[in-house]
Amino acid sequence: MGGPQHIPGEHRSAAQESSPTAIGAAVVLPTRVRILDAALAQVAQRGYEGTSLDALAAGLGVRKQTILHHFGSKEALLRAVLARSVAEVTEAVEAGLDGEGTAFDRVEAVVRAVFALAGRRPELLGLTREVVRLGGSFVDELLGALEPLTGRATAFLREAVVSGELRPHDARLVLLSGYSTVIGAATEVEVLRQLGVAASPRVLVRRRRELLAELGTVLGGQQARRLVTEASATESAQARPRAV
Amino acid sequence: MGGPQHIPGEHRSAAQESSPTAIGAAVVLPTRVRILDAALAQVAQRGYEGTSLDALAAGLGVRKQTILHHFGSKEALLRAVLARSVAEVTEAVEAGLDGEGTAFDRVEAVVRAVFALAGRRPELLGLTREVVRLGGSFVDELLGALEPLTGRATAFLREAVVSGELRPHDARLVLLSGYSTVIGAATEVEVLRQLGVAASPRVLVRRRRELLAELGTVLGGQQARRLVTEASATESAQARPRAV
DNA sequence: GTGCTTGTCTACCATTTGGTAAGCCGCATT
DNA sequence: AATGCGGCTTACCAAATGGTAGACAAGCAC
Repeated sequence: MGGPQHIPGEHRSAAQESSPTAIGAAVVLPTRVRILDAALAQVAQRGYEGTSLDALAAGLGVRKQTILHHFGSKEALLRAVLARSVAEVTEAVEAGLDGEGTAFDRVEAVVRAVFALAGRRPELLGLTREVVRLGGSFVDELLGALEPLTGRATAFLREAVVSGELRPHDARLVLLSGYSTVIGAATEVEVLRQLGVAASPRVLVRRRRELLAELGTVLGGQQARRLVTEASATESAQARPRAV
Repeated sequence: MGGPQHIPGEHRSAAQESSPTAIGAAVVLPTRVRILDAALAQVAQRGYEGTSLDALAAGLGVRKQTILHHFGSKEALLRAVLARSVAEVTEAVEAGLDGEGTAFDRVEAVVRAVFALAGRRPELLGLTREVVRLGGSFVDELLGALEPLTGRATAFLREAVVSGELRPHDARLVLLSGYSTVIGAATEVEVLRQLGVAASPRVLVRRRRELLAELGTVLGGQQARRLVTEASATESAQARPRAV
């Protein structure tokens, strides 16, 4: 959209000026990271095909070739974004798995961590949705990158079943159920936003409660089930008065 | 990808041959309808930007300009697809609303109709998701086209509340909750398919049951609540043995 | 200094995209 | 037979897209 006129020599000035990142003193993110951030946001919101390298570059106050220099190709850029995002999710989930308490406490911690992440960084959900839609090797890559995490999670669940802390179950379906609940909640929030209804956290809280209840009935041992029942009873006593 | 060589005179032959629709005797859908079908499928699966008119036309054994002849522009094509899809959904939902029985019976009939439609024509869900993602005037158009339906539904709910058949509630949130559940279930099915797990109807059934249970607690009068409780008790007695 | 690496730039390019203009063909109506 | 017309076509086009090639500047090692 800018100008085809090229003034050789103004390399710095205009480019730097248009990127509001370089204010203050400390926070001057390297270009590479800024590209990843912008690409994540754009792909999550406008889709892969809907994201052009030119537009991306323009938004960053940089030329398209800078992006290609760092990542080689558009597809490679998406894969890099994906890898970084998976790392972020992994970190959040592992923090939950490493926690204290009963097995179900840790399941709950993971759920809470994931929902918190979803609320904090909705782009990650948009990216996931887009990757699933794109299908093909992207999904393979996503699953592959996620494997350490899913592996650890299923191992954790298996051990908890062996030790009698959790009921027998199909770990794969449990993970999938959690995933789809989160995605569903994110969709709901997005739709609400499109409709102008800004309120978002309440929806997430409700869906999280539902998921925990479901996990409670599927996984719960005695103490876990008791906890869930209590929580839902308390919440319903507080929140029911205002319908839905 | 074909050939820039243009043999004037072979209008029919090659074109007709590549479209497998014109077999038998009866089912020769008009081009306009075939375009709408193909566009719906493509947009739902590949997204709006990911769907090119050339590719669409090639898949139909037709030239791109035929599409533009019928619909004027790519955007207009999407709007036409949207309008037709909304009509389809409207038909299904109204059949439920027109049914017999208590208010909650009809709510349940609508839910079943929508889930049945979602299972039968998943493209409609993909289209919805895509339209929401595109945002802007498309969402307005969607809501506008859907308005008669939502209007009728909210009126129905309001009357049922007045007559004491249903509990007071926020109709908008109820509709939205149903929508997001359906979309979530569809996402789940899509992911399962990507993972190679073909089984789909069970997931839909489970989500439908959950939604009905939720609606039961939010909307249910006495008899409605009793019905839901019975159903869930029966289902859990039957289906619980196999976990999740 | 020279040379190498890294980051960014300008300048092109081939292809694809949505869209316009204008024509052909068959068919029904007059 | 002439006419109009809806459906579909060929022939282009301007813009945008992802990508290549090559240059220039800054920093660092020697």
